[in-house]
Amino acid sequence: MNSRKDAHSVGVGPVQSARERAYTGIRSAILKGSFEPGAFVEEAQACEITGVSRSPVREALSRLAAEGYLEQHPRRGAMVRWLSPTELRDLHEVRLMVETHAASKICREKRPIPDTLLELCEAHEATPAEDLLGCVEINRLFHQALVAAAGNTVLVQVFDGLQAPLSRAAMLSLRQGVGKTEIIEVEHREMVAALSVHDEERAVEVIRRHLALMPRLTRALTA
Amino acid sequence: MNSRKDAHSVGVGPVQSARERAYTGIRSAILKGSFEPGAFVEEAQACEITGVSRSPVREALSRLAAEGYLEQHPRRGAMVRWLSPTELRDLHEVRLMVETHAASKICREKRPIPDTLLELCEAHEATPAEDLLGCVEINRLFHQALVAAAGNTVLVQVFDGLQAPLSRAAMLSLRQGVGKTEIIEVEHREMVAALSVHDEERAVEVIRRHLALMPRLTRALTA
DNA sequence: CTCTCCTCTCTTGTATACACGACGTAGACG
DNA sequence: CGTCTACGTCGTGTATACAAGAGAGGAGAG
Repeated sequence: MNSRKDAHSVGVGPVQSARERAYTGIRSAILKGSFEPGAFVEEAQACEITGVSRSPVREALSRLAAEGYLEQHPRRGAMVRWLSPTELRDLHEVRLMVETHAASKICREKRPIPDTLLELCEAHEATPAEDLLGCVEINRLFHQALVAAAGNTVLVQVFDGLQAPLSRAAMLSLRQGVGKTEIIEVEHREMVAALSVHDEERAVEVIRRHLALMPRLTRALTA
Repeated sequence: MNSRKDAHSVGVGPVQSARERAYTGIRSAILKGSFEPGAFVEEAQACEITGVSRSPVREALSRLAAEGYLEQHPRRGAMVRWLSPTELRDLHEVRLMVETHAASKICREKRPIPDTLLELCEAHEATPAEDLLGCVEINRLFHQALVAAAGNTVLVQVFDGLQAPLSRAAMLSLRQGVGKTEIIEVEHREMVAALSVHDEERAVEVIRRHLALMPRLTRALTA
C-alpha cells in the first residue's frame, strides 16, 4: 500500500531527480575547476561523475549551455566556455546597467526596502573574512535582493542570467586569493541607506563605485 | 521513410538535424497558435507533428522552456506560458532599458552606425503594409541591429532573450489586426538620424517615444 | 444521491541499444 | 621521406523499451 517508506528512509530529501543530480554534479565540477576551459565534457564521463544515464546528462548539458557554462558544438560535444576579457567587461557593464536601473526605479517609485537587505548586511558582518565562499554567496544574495526590490521579475531573470558566468569568474578569482571583502559590506550599508531615503542620485553613485571594483578582481584570471 | 537521402536530393537542404526540426516545428506551432496558452504540449503529440522521436523533442521542449515559450512542470509536462499583463509590462520596461543603454553608449563612445540600419529602413519602406509578418520581422532586425551597434555581446544576448516572449505577443496582436506600421518606419529613420550625429539626448527621447507605443499594441490580448 | 477510495491508464522520467559522423592512425604510394 | 588515403575507433545523435508517478473514472459505502 504505502510504498513511500523508501523515500522517507533516505532522509528528508525529496528523492532528487536524476536530471537535477546531473545538473548540479556537472555544474559543481565545472565550478570546482575539474574541467579546463576549452575542454570537452564527454557525456560518458559526466555519467560516471553523476551516476545517471546519458538522457538526463544530455538535458543537463543543454541547460548548462543555455546558462553560459558550456558551448555546444554539433557532433563534437559540450566545451567549457572561456571567459574572454571582452566578455567579462560586457558582463559587468550589463550588470551595472541592471542594478542602476533597479536602484533608480526603487527611488523614483518610492518602493519599500525589504528587510532582507539589512539582514544580509548583518550576515556579512557576522561571517568571518576567511570564509570567502560564504561572503561571495551573501554578496550575491544582496545584489539579487536589491534587483528584486525593483519589482520587475524580468529584470531579476536577466540578472540571474548574468550570475552564472560571473559566479565562475568569482570562483576562479577566489582561488587566486583576492581578498578585501570588508569594503563590500560598508558599501552595501551605504546603498541601503541611500535607497531607504529614496536618494536616487546617491544610490546610483554608490552602486557605480561599488561595481567598479569588480572588474579588477576578475581581470587577472583572463590574462 | 528514408528522409535523409531526400534532404540531399533537395539540394540546398542543410540536412536539418532532428533536434532542429523538433525545435522549429514546435516553436512555429506555438507561434501559429495551435496550442492555447495554458495547454500542455504532450511529447507524443510533438513527435507526430515534427516526425522525430521523443529524445530530440524533449531537448527542444527544454530549450523552448529556457527561452520562455513553455513552462515545465515536473511529471506533468510542458505548458504554453501565459503572458500576464504584468510580465508584458516588465518585458517592455527591460527592453526600453536595454535599447536606451545601447543608444546612449553609441553616442557617448561615438560609435559608427552600421549601414544595416538604413538598409532596414528602406526594406521597411519597400514592404507593403499588408505584409504584417514581414514588417514585424524587419522591425525586429532593426532593433537587434541597433543594440548590436553598441558593441556589447552580452547586451545583445539579453535583448534576444526578451525577443522570444515579445514575438509571441506580436504574433498574437497581429492576428487581432492591430495595424499602423507606417509610424514605425518614420521613427526608425529619426533614430538613425539622431544616432548618426551622436545626439544622445534626442536618440534616447525618440526611442522612449517609439517604444511607448508597443505596450498598447499588446495590451488587448492579455485582457 | 454523494463522497471517498481504489484502480487503471496515460504521460513523463530514465535507461539503453543502435546509427552516423568525425578524428586519429597507419599503411601505401609518389 | 613526405603526403594522401583508407580504415578503425570513439563519441554524439536518435530511437525505443521500461519504470514510475499523476489524474481520471468507476465502484462501493455512508
